[in-house]
Amino acid sequence: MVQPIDLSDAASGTGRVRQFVSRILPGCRTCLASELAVCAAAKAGAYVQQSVVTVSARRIVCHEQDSLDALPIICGGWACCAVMLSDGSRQILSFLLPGDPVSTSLLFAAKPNCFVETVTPVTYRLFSRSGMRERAFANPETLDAFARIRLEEQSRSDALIADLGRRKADERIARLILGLMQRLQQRGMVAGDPPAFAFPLRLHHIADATGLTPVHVSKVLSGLRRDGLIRMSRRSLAVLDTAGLAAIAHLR
Amino acid sequence: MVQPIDLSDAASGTGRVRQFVSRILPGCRTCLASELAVCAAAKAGAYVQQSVVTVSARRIVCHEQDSLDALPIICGGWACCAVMLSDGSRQILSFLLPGDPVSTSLLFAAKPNCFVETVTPVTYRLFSRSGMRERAFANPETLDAFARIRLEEQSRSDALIADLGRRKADERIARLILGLMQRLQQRGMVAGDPPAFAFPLRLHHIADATGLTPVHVSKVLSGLRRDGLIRMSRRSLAVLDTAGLAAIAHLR
DNA sequence: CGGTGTCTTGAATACCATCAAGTCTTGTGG
DNA sequence: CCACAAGACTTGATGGTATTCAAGACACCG
Repeated sequence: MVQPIDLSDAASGTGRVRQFVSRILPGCRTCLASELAVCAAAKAGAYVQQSVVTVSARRIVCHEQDSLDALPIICGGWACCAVMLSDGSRQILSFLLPGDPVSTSLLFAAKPNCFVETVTPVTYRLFSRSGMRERAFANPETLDAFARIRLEEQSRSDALIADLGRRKADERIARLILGLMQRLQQRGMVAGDPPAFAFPLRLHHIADATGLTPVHVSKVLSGLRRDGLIRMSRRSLAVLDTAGLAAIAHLR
Repeated sequence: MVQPIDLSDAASGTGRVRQFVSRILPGCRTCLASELAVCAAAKAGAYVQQSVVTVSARRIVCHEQDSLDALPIICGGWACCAVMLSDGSRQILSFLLPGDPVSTSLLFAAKPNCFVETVTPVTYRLFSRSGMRERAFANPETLDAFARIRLEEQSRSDALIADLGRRKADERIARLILGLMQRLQQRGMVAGDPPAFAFPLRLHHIADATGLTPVHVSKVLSGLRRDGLIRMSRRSLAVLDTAGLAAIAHLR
């Protein structure tokens, strides 16, 4: 496996920093910063944004034990949040799509408690935690928005626990695909009939997210293709039979 | 398996309700309500407490889709928070010990998002969510306490995801035992050398928490006993070799 | 003292990991 | 643009871990 390159050292400088990029992107639809009008890409607002950063694929954005006073929110590209085990194996806790905050822990604390690695090239904005915090006290709606984000995150964690504890490989993979498709649909990033979308995940990403090995993921995906449920080509995925995939995902 | 009895229907009335029980218990040591002085068991405070409830073992305290105005906090006894799958299998998300809030989701929202079932007879207190919420706005320290609880919960969820996704049966079980022992130690509920504590869990609880079957849990526990790492008798557990158990839990 | 629920143990089986070899894709430098 | 190398993917063979099934021992309770 390729070792990811660590960008979190201040000196590395391979992350390009640009100020005041302000195009509206698909991720803005579901973005907390957009909802709270604290982003420079939004029309108005007392910006608590600090900067915009772009990094390439397979780079580490932050470590578990880093101390950050800013909350990064993904504007474009895919990333993942993971923990490493002592034997070197990895468990992906969640995939981060455009509009997602990198670890909502960072709304309240300095430590992300997981490390974040890009899957594709990623652009993200940094928002000052103290600025966000002041807004939360000034405005109960902001605090409610934080609570909502927090509940969604917990809810996804709980679902993942149930998947890993009690479901078989094909169910886990079908649920992962459907979950990602749903989140991409909310962002308007799914098009066509049958629905298709960019799918940059490698087998090892799917494996580390579902608690399987890349080899076994390959076999399961081959089965789904053979049964005409999905089609994968050139880093994009089409769900040919949504109901069939949902049947594998849900029922037992 | 025994079907648990559902107490969440308002009419059932098998839960005994007593007002103003105010003895200091082991769970008070780590209890949020005690820290915030909102509990009648604490010396002073503007109580936001509503009532005290006692229920027997294997009873459902609340459902996933219940709408609750109050946050229950366990005063005595063990409970667990779980989700059910469509095939009837169950995944336990966490064990609740004295001092633990039943689903911290209820600090901000009305839905617990998991169902809560008692393991032993349990006494809990109900605290009004609106009262807690007012305190959080009045007092930044209260909000920080909420954030801390929330981070701990997320941290435990993440650890469980890593356990279920990437660890083997003996590791999961050793980690469960050590995790429970640590939490009980914080509450002063572990005594003796070698350390021993009340351990009311049945095999099916351990199985549903670790994503295994009761049969296999039995085999793993037999191994731990045979190797002199633990001793179990009459619903109590002694850890005879903490270092050895930690070695199984951590390393690979 | 049956009855129910719990625990233990063994045998057979299912699922997934590991290992290995080969093919395909992607990126890079000449 | 091509050649090469490294990474990614596929497929089959084999083995280990956990499940399922089953039978019997044990504890607890009315």
